[in-house]
Amino acid sequence: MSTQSFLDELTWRGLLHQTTSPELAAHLASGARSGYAGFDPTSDSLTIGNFMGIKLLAHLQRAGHRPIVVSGGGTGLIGDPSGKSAERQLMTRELAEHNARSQQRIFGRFLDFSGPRAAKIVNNIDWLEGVSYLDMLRDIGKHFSVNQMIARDSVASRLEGREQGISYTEFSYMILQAYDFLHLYRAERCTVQLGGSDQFGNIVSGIDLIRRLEQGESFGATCPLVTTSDGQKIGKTEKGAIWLTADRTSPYRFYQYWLNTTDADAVKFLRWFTFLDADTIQSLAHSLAHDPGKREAQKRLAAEMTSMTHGETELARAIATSEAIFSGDVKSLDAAQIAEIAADLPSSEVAPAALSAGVPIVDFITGTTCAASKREAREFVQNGAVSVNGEKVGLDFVVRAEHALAGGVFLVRRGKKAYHAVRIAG
RNA sequence: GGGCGGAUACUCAAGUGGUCAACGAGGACAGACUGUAAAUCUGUUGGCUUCGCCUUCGGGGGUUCGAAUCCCUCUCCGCCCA
Repeated sequence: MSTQSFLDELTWRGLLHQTTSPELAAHLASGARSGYAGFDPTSDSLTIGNFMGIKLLAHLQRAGHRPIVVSGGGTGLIGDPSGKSAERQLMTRELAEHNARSQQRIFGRFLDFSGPRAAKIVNNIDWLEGVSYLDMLRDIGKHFSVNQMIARDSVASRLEGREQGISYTEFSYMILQAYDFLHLYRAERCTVQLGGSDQFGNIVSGIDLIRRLEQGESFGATCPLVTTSDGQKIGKTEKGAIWLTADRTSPYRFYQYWLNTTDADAVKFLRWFTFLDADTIQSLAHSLAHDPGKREAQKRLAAEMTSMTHGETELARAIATSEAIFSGDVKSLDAAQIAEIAADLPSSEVAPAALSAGVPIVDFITGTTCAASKREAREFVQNGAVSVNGEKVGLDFVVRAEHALAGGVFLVRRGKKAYHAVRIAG
């Protein structure tokens, strides 16, 4: 059990935005509680944007409480209007179901599902689908004031613009989420809900409902919306979001993402995303300030995040690949090492026949992740941005079979960080 | 239903008959400098068989030697009147 309380922990990490009541601290200190956070099944995986919800639960568990993951298999069918500027496309039941189930595989890596504080996963479709419309209107709807509902930011913003109204369906979302809290309060003695700051309103609705129907006390805490130093959402890249599963984002790319954190964000990210203690982070901050070139903070951040998400083995591979590639000395690697590296990189194939005739460098890289078009390929080569197997190449370079590394692989690099593996087909 | 204004490349935004693949800004990408950082400077930013050619300026049609620019029409958006 942690020596530090849940709220203290969040506070020093900069992850506490607001709580619904000052009595939450006393509530948590007076016994083991259950708390939950919800996850929308908008996709079959989760991104590091969703990571904060998981982390809140993990901190709760480490502080001696029981975390409950709520898959929004039911609410996902309706769509949360919070933070959305336009009506959402409804998703099918099958998709919501599939996504919810697929997301659930992720939590095992971050939460402890054994012991007295074992985490639990539930899906709100299980209790929402059985509730009749009439019951919902009579028992739950009666406690909601439309006057208050339309004052809600998420709704008000949609009522202002004529172009982007809000359907009755999405308008009702907050009732369902409040009902979730009520259900969990009754079924699991769950008294705490966690979420992002945009969820504050929904959380308060649930608390009000529990007070009215159960005369019970419940609480909520939210974390701030975390952004990079230049105000960007974390985890968004040109190539898409950074996912928490290897099928969407390779451990190598995941590692690289964190390693490339700018100095200005490194310490902040360590506090926000890792579970490292204050002293450790302090010493990394010191290192960053006095010897930034060593990038200890970024390396530790990348290592912590990768091992937590993908495990030690994958972390070791990601580091090995990164070092092999960025040292530039790829020619000394053996076939097995190259094969491993190639597996971590975006790749394509080249026909042996074309190769024996010789492939001009421009054609060779066009269509790979290194160059979208010939024009671009030419430009990159002309700029001296392209290297094959660690050697810069010019426009007149022609790729032949004998240039291949052990195992029949070419490692193409564009600029500093874009790598692509080309395998000889067959 | 009536009147007016608008729709331009990733985004914002010029351009109102030829010199427009289309000013400018932002973003993005590359080079130099670095630490696989930031800032800065330089370059690129529709495609190609690249000193030339092809396809773009909401959709379609027309006028013209020639249109993003003029006309007709359709779609969508904003404002005003009913």
